[in-house]
Amino acid sequence: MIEHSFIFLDGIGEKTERDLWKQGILSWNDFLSVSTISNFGYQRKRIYEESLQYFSHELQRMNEKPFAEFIKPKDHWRLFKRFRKYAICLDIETNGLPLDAGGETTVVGLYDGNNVKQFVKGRNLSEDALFEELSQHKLLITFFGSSFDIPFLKRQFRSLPLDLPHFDLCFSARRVGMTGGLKKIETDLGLVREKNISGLSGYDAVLLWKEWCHGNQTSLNTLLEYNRADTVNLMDIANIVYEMLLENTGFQQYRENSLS
DNA sequence: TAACGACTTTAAGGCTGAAT
DNA sequence: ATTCAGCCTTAAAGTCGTTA
Repeated sequence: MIEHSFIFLDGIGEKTERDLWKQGILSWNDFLSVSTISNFGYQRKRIYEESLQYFSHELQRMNEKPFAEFIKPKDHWRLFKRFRKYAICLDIETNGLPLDAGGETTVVGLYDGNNVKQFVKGRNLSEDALFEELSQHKLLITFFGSSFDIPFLKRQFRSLPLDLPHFDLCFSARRVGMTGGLKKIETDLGLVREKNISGLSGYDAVLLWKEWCHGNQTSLNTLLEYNRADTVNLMDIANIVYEMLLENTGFQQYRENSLS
């Protein structure tokens, strides 16, 4: 979808983008190959052309940085399809305390669409290990991560490359009419959890960690299973929410018109 | 070049979910 | 029940292009 988007250009909002599609200008290439566009002056079109050439070049290189910098967070979902190969679902568990009161990350779960990797405090969780994993990816997928997971990790591990484009499913889902927390949305979408972890919440994750610290071996296993389910389900939800957001733009109906 | 209309941008306030 | 950050909504202000 990103190469069909104009909404990140200064002075172009939802209406104007839709208007471009309506005129048959469905992609950056279309924009660059016509000489004039109604309602756009010469100067204005030239400025946009320069911008689109730049983004087009960076997209070919799969450089995610300019997109993270110049596209508003609420539009980052448009990068999902192009960057899916490099996407990483992330979910953390903590000991429940605020950072400045001794709060710490206990588990970090990462899922790239094929494999889950989990990092556990006191075992394999370290800034270096996270850095190594994150630096291989170009799009973050979280649920409410922009308010919780990402700021938390950033403050605890200063060097992590977390300034990636970020598809936050909490706000995206809300925009397509799905409200509530992750567990509620999973249920609404018919995604089912294993019996032993169904009904667990983020607070339970805190308690499980405490139990493990006091010597209960199975608590850690349960916590890891819980974290795994949270992390993996993000990808399913991302796929569904992406399609719904795409539908909402109206883009597809203009594409169909131009084909027929 | 002044006024108008359509749209975008900005700023403030409200809302939500995740955490204790 | 309370706290927090960030997104969304709303309304006001600003911009661009058109028209006379």
